[in-house]
Amino acid sequence: MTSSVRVRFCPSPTGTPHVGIIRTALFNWVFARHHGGTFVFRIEDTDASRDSAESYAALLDALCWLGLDWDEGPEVGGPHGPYRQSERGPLYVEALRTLVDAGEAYESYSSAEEIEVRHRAAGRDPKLGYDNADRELTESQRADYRAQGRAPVYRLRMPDHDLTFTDLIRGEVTFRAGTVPDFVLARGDGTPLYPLTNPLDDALMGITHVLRGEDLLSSTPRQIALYEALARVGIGHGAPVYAHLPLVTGEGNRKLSKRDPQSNLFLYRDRGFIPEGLLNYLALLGWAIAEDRDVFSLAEMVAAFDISRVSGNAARFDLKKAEAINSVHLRALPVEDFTRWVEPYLVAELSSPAHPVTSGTLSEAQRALLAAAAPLVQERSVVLSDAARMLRFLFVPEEEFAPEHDAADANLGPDAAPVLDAALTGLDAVVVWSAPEIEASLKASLVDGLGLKPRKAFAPVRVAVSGRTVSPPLYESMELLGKERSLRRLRAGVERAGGLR
RNA sequence: GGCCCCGUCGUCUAGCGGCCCAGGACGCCGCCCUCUCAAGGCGGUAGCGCGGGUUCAAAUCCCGUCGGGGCUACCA
Repeated sequence: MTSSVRVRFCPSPTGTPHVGIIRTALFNWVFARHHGGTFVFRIEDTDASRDSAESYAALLDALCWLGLDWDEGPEVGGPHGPYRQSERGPLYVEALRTLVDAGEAYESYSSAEEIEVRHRAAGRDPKLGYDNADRELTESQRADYRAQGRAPVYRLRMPDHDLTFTDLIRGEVTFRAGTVPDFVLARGDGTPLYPLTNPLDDALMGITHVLRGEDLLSSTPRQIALYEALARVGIGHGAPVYAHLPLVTGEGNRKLSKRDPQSNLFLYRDRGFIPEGLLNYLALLGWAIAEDRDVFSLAEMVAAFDISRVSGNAARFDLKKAEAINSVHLRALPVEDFTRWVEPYLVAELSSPAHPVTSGTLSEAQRALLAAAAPLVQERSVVLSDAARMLRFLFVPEEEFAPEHDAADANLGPDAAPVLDAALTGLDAVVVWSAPEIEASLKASLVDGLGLKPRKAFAPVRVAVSGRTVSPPLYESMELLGKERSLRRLRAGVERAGGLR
């Protein structure tokens, strides 16, 4: 069943997708899905100097990766297209013409300097903004300006009454008459600006609810005035319902900006967050599913979402908590899914140093090994790159294998030589190379034989075999590595430790 | 400066007049488990900015104050 709810996500394609803007996309998408409405995706690329094709592609990539599918928009089309503002120019020109003809908008010739001078002369705060001085310019005055070679801008005539709206999150908000000056809709050459195109497209596209960041709260009275003016000239039906989402902040409680490295969405994908994990965390920035619960699926969020229960408080992006939420989702994955998610990270892990992996995929044998090893690292991973790092020793070509420096320095010193040697002797005799047999052998030779504490006994073996102090369980790791490679690495460890004989 | 929003543990939040000497989660600190790391179990740490009201009763309502934030372009 489809409701009349229509929401939109309308980023401008500048820079890299940002977690704050993605949180906004998520809430719009969830709101639409919860109400059986329509999620419209629109690209606001009216600033040719800042917009880029790469950024546009990144936006599509981001939404696809996250699974936030859109019902109307670029690539999929829809009845209100085109969905890129750069292709909607004629619509803006026509609407502007209509507004001017109706007296809703007017030509303004005042420069910023002239406005400031007038404020000072009148003893007013010079930072007050435009003073609406050109509202009643006569035709001859306008002709004079043009004769001087000056180009006007087009401003909307703001109403002289208070502007009040009921925000779904913040309740009633009122901006007093006279506090919002007439604003610029378009340049003199007709170039439409955001203050015109955004509300106009919302009106044209039948948007019913605008869910956006709190940073846009103060532009709401201007937009409501424009909606009303548009409705008077026969475009749309007035203002939509608004909900201003709390800002996502970073260190110092400042709005997270695109310049902020931790705001980059792809940083989280690269580290190995999975969509449901990241989305779950992003949802927590302002919304709670229940009093004592903060892990949930997207489907559960869709079912439970209630915009009126979103908090108005700015929310700090906390990487630690984001990772914690992601790790729960990672562990909850069916192991086959986990395996599929890890593969590209493993490929990247293997190709990073000297030898790039040309194929970009694993061989069938490697896939089988990964399937066997994945369960060992699934619950040990916070992000997928953790898993890849732990798995590396199983896949790296033998001639490239080398223990990590710090791990080797700390665990493969002279003290380790007798331990590794004893392990080697015992393991060499193991016939059935399985985890239980390996365990029995190691315990017999190191714990019983050398009288070492397990914790101390296995450390050098672990580093020699896996190359790291942190690894999947030792016995299982060695079983998967195989007897030959395990023994070979242990021998290399003995040498590194200074040899015995 | 002006306009507007916000104010519960370090962080994200639950709380929408009595169920709260405030609950959950992350973090942090102990202990248990343990071949490392995780996971898991148990326990602990820490908060209603302040001042007035209203009320039998306020974290919850009102006012003020202080504090934080956003906006204030011919960018979006």
